[in-house]
Amino acid sequence: MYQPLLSYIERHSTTPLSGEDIELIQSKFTPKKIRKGQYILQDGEICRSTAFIVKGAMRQYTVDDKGMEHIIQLAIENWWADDRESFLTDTPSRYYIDAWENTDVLVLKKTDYYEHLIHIPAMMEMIKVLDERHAYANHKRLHSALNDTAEQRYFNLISTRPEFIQRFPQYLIASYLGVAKETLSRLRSSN
Amino acid sequence: MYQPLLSYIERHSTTPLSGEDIELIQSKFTPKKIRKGQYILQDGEICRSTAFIVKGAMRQYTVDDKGMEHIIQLAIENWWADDRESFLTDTPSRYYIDAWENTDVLVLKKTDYYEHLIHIPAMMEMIKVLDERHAYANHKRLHSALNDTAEQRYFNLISTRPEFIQRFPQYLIASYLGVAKETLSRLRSSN
DNA sequence: CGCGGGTTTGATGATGCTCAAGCCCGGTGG
DNA sequence: CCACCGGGCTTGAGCATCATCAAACCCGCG
Repeated sequence: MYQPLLSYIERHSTTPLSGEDIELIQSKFTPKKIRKGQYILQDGEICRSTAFIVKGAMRQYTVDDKGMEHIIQLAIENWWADDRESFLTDTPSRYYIDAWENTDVLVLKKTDYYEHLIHIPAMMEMIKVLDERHAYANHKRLHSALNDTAEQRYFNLISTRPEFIQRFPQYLIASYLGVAKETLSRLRSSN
Repeated sequence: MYQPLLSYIERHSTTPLSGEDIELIQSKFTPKKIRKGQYILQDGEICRSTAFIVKGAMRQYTVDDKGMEHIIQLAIENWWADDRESFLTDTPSRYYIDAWENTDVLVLKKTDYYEHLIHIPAMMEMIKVLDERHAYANHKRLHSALNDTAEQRYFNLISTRPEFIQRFPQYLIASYLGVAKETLSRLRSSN
């Protein structure tokens, strides 16, 4: 159960985990099963924990004033599910996060994070690396959203995240890309 | 000269700067004047330093295959100018960064950063806070780019970054928003 | 067999881009 | 002091892209 998380941490840091580190991690991350459709965060709530996905798939989205869902993020094995802004600033989230498949996660409460895990060097290093990557990955996605056509963005996604295409239905991919599902359908058939 | 930087650091961290910290910072950040139009980074170069803007305005952009410039970031006083991805990964940048006005910056070389400043707690804390903010600010901008109309994005910018509107000509703002300059012009006149 | 979620297809219209021309205004030189 | 120039902003017409609405289709499943 914990193996994916532990190796994930070590893969993203230079310092290895000590035996105590591992014990601490195992005591603070609690396993949880999320059934398909079940929420771990809803609009208006403050995000007080983060979840590492061991197996399964989740999605994060907003609902606009017209009741339309907009996918912000799709996440599968070895990803984190949370609303970073809400988590860090203790402000209510405007997002929903729910399970798209039955999902196994390891949940870490914010309080445990700050009181205990912050003392594990590999953990801190990993988080820093992730924040950095996250920042410039987003930057690229942003730049692509502003300047590329729907078609370019789709092919971009195919080459960078082929797993997503396998894993999620087309209309979620469309929403993730910010295009109408019909548009994505036409894109695909015309090429 | 150093005051804006020092108070910037303290504003973004909980630990104060010691006297030695301040001396170290002053010895590693070197002041530099950048004339309007002068580059601090060009496409193909590896970004080996970061610059804190004390006074002035800069812009970061790409040039696409058709020779069109796309503004990806505008920066004024109390901002950092660099290509984070290139800086962190030692890979060639695809961006240009140049001065839009005559600009005073404090330049920090990557090597100095890693060898010395990494030992200043307030500095590390500041960087972490910035990365976090940066990440979710980009996330918002991304979401807005995907789901909002050009008009909404423009009004968004007016309310979050009114300084930009004052400081940069309209056609740069348009590019930053990812719309044609004509479109932005029409938007403004129709409201 | 029929139902339902997901995808496709078609028609129509809005949004925003491109190209082209004109305008405004501050700066420069005659 | 005025004419001209140039950078930036505006205006217009036509067109491409993409959203929207509506209907049909596909296919696995009860």
